[in-house]
Formats: sequence, C-alpha cells, structure tokens
Amino acid sequence: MARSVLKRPQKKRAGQYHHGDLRRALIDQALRTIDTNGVAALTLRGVAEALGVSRTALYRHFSDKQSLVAAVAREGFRTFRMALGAAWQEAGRGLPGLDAMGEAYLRFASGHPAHYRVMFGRFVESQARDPELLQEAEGAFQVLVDALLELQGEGHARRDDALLQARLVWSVVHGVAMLTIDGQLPPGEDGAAALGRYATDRIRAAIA
Amino acid sequence: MARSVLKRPQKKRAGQYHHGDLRRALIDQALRTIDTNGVAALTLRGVAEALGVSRTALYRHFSDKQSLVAAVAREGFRTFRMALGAAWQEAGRGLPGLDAMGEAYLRFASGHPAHYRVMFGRFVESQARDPELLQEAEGAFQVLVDALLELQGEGHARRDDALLQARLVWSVVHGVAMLTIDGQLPPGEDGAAALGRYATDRIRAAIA
DNA sequence: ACCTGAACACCGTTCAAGT
DNA sequence: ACCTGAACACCGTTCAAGT
Repeated sequence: MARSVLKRPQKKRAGQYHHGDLRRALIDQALRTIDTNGVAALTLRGVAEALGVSRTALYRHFSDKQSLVAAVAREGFRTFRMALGAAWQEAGRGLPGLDAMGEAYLRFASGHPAHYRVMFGRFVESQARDPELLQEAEGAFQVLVDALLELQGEGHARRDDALLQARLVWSVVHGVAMLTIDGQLPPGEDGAAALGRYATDRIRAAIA
Repeated sequence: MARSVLKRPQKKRAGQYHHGDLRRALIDQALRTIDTNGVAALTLRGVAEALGVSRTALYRHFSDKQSLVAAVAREGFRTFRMALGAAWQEAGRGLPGLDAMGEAYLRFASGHPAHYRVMFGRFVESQARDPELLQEAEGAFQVLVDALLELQGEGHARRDDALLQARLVWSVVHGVAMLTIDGQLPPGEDGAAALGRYATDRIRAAIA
C-alpha cells in the first residue's frame, strides 16, 4: 500500500467545512482517479470520500457528474495547448517545431491515456452545450493552425486552406495517439515510436 | 411514437423460455440500443426487458456486461472488414480502390458513430484478454495491408514497410472519423466531406 | 441446459434541514 | 453560501431454486 498517498482520504474532523477551493479539489481528485483507474472508476461518492466531504457537497459546484468530467476535459485541453505551444517555441518553430509539437502531443496522450480519452471520447455528451470546453479545444487546435500558417509563409508547407491542412495533421496525430493508447501497436521500439517517426516523416511529405 | 418498433418489447407469455438464439438476440438488442442511444444508455436490465426475458438470463451466454459489449464490438469489426473488402473490389482495386475503402470507412463511422466508438474506445478493457475481438480487428486491418502491398507491387505506393504504411493510413482515416463523429468539424459541405476529400488526396501524396 | 425472483452492494441525484 | 444525512430510483451481479 505504498501508493496510498494517491487516495488522500484527507479525513477532517466532522462538522467542519472544506475551507478552501472545493471546486479545484474536486477537479484534481477526479483527474487523479481518471488517470489512475480510468474514467469508468470515477464515482462522485468516491471523490467526495477521498476529499472527506459529503456526497452532495459537489452539487454546489457542478450541476452533475458530466459537468465535473467536462471540467476535467477542459483542464486537459488547457494543458495540451500550453504543451504544444511550448514545444513549438522551444524547438525554434519551423519544421522542427512542427515535429516537436507532434512529439509533445503523443507524449501527453501516452502519458495520460485516460485523461486523453476523456477529452476526445464522448464522455461529455453535453460537449455541444459546454461552450467553455469547446473553446478550450479550439484553442489547442489554433496553435496548430497558426504554426501551419507560418510554415506556409516560409514556403515549408503548401498553401492549402490552413484549417483543412491543420485538421489533416490533427487527424494523423490523433489517429496515432489512439492506436497507441488502445494497445493496437506492437510493444517496444517497433510500435508507437516507429509509427511516430514514420508519421512525422510522411506528414512532411503530405503538406510539402 | 412511430419508431417504437425499435424497442421491440417482444412480450411473450410468462413461464416460457426464449426459444431461439438468445445469444444472437442479446447482441442485436444491445447493438440497437447503442446505435440509437449510445453506449451509456446500455443496461443489461433494459436489454433483458426488451427481449421479454429475465434479467439474469443473459449470464448463460455472457460472463458479464463487458463480454456483451465485446461481442458487439467484434460484430462491428466483422461488418467493417467486409465493407472495406467489398469497396476495394467493387472499385476495381488500385488507387480508386484505396479511395473507395476510405469512403466506406468514413461511411460506416458516421453512419454508426456509437458502434464505431465501442469498437475503438476502450469500453472493453478486457480487449487484451478477448482474443476473438483482437483477431477480428486485425482482420479488418489486414484488408488495408493487403491493398497497400498490391499498390506497392504496381508502383502506386512507395515500398516502405507495409505494416507501418497501413498504420499511417489507418491513423489518418481513424482521425478523420473521430473528428467527424465528435462533431468537431463544421456542419455541411465544408466539414466532414471536405476533410475526407482533402485527406484522400494527401494520403496519396504521402504514400506515393 | 436454460431460465427465474429475490437479494446484495453499489450508483447518481434530490431534498429538507442545519450552520 | 456552503454543507449534511436520509431517501429514491436506478444499476450489475450472485445465488438458490425451478423446469
């Protein structure tokens, strides 16, 4: 039970309030559960218990379970957007920057498969009705669009509709990510890593 | 309620057995529910009731809910494999055959989004432990590998590792399918259809 | 073999009530 | 405002019992 720190049963004396940012704590705990045991293992009761809070306290901050999951997904897109942007910058933009973004993307997906799945799998049916989630997702996508526009300007990418081009690149990387976290690739060097390299190479050819 | 035929409450006189192929009926009913209302709406009790059968009758044919879902997923891959093979053949193989396979793929995904999601989204955690499901999935994938090998032989595709090449193409189409059924593309002609055409065109360039 | 009904241990969510 | 405890209407699954 060396990993019991993950549970964080944070028992506080009964009768006290959860002074502090309960909303934040709920999202963090939900994310921890999802990352560790998958979204199927997420129960509101479990989250509340881990925080030492009543089962219904959550409804002060989220209208229902889907809202909580949507918040977790939104958080994911935010992290995602920042990781992509950082990779692009640190690699010095240009084609190496594009490669670095691809790597960062796949690193996030394979490092947090359950979280990634929550972001892209329709666990949030209300996606259409959660404008903030949609906006955050578009923000992450926009990083790629901007990069491609810049590459087009420098003659590193063909001057197709940048939105369409970005959707294609996104599709490839998303597809690779899904195959990877679904365990549909051979383990080890021949699997995800090899496909990642090949995909990077062929994407360059496809947009050149 | 003109669509009540979908429910098929098939009430039979109490005390009778469900003479016939209950296993088949369970899979069909589960698929119907998933296609109509999504996998989240699938309950064993609902399936049993729709079939006019006891809640526990199901356990004669499936060890648990996941097994039933796995059977539905397996069925999906079978349909998928046949659709891909048929498209390839009917288009006269070659590059038009590859395009036709892509179209057939996207048609299945957008026509049966919930079913498609069950096939690819880890609802079946036991995927690794269900050899039949894995085998069926590989069968569908093999159709694409064979097509690419043939294209390579005819000089229509670069002679890269065919498995890697197939995984790349699969990634693109899967990615496009996911973006489509997730509603992350603009509606109408500018959305899924445009991306499908662009992806087809750019895949040709990537593997040429 | 195949099916049943009652029971068990879970869920998400509501609601009147407390501070 | 924020939290609580009891209650409700659901689940998947088990099990002894029926034919």
